[in-house]
Amino acid sequence: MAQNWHQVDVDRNLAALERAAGLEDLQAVIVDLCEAYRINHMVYHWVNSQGDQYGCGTYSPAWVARYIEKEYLRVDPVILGCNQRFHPVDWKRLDWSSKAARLFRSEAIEYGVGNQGFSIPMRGPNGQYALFTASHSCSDDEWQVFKNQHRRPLILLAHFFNQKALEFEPERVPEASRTLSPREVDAMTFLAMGYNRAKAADTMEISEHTLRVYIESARFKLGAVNTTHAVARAMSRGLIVV
Amino acid sequence: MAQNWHQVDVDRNLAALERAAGLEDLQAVIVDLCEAYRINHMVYHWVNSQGDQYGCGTYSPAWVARYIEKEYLRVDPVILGCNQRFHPVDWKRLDWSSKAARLFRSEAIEYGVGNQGFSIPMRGPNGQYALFTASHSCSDDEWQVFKNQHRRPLILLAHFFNQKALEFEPERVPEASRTLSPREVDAMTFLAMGYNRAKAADTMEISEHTLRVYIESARFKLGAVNTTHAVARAMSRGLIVV
DNA sequence: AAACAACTCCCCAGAAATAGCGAGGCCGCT
DNA sequence: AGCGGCCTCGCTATTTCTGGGGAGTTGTTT
Repeated sequence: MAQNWHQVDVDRNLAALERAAGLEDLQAVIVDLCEAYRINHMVYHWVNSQGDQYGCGTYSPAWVARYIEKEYLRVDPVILGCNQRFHPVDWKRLDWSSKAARLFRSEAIEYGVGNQGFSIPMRGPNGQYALFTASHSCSDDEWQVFKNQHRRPLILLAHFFNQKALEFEPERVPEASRTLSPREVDAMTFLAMGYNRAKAADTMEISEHTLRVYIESARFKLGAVNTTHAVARAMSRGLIVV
Repeated sequence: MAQNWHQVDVDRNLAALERAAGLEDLQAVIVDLCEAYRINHMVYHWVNSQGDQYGCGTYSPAWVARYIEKEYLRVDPVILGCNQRFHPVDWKRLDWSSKAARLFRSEAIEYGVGNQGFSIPMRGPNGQYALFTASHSCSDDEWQVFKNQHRRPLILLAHFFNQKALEFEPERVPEASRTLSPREVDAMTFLAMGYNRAKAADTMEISEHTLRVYIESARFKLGAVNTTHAVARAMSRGLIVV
């Protein structure tokens, strides 16, 4: 069977990660981690649905630039595959059947990305989505041993990388808003579920007029200009669970 | 300082968890975990976007029944607080200021829930959301020691519980609606920002008629009955970020 | 006791969203 | 070369929502 991989002091890595105070620190940590784990690449990659992305890692700047320029975000089977999964995934198990995907892969390898890869999706509030990836060039057997040995600490690393990334995001400051009253919460919830006012009022066993008062007052408290806006704000502030 | 908590064989727990083949196994694992960690309660709690919920854990059936019957999902500060967070959270740091929340808390304690708690939010594809919680009755100092000692393995446990739950209940994950097209994402985003159709169309530099087509097609893809519903679903599935 | 927040009900006119029909051009994939 | 997805534009009628008013009860907090 294949080699045994280097033993890694997981606690030390995690402690360094938790001390990090900015993206540069994360970059330093990730370089250290690569050396500690004796693999070619590690990458933390934040993706949002608007197509913005950033992160840190050891891929060559040329590859990163090309990835962004070519909008490989929309092609990369790692991104697309992890989008519908929770569990970490080996690159081999993704769907490489399309022509675009195979082209992407061979190009990635040209730019120094490993032939093996293991990616862990992480998701935060409001649809935040990020990947933590370990990549290396080696045989399938060797890679299998690596995964077995390090899968769990890698999950923890992914978790803490994402935690740090969220901390560093300025716009994620929890904006304090007056809490909604219970009936207002109900009203927002039913509207978010697609009920129209008649049905929501019926469900809440109040008149539609009364319901409107709740919607209006919730809208006012949330600083929203219309019902849809109010529901969106209530959701993104975590005031309702839908 | 407080006692030192029992040493736990993390790898053995995780291995048992990974062998689990059904919800009953998860229940058995969680009972074992409680004993191993010497705490009163552990709970895995899946919260569905429709307000359905299920899970496993050691809370008394009476409390679980009451929780569901009273729809405490919409009151529970743990659920609401974790909704906006990524990192694990101590119950003390949540918002207990509302009257409903304080009532909920005292009732929970009556039903045997611990005065201390530590909850780890987990998120899967399409807005799946679950909590893994450890709860105990003890002093703040003791709980602090427990958290410091076991935080990381608890995160791993949360991860694997959620992984298993997703394996067992694939039909509960909201179906992967075909992803919205870029223009549909734009439309949903502007509506979530409170723009009316005229302003959204203006911002997107298209006619209002065209905008309506996007709204309609997004609504169809999302299985939503109206615009507000569509925006809410797009948000809870992480298709738009506002 | 007074103030305040929450809950309930009511009217009306104008603005906005929805449901139902169209149309054509562009692009990528098979 | 055809299929499907996406982007763009149009019409009409009906339903629903919004933004102004107002008023009374309960309960908690100061």
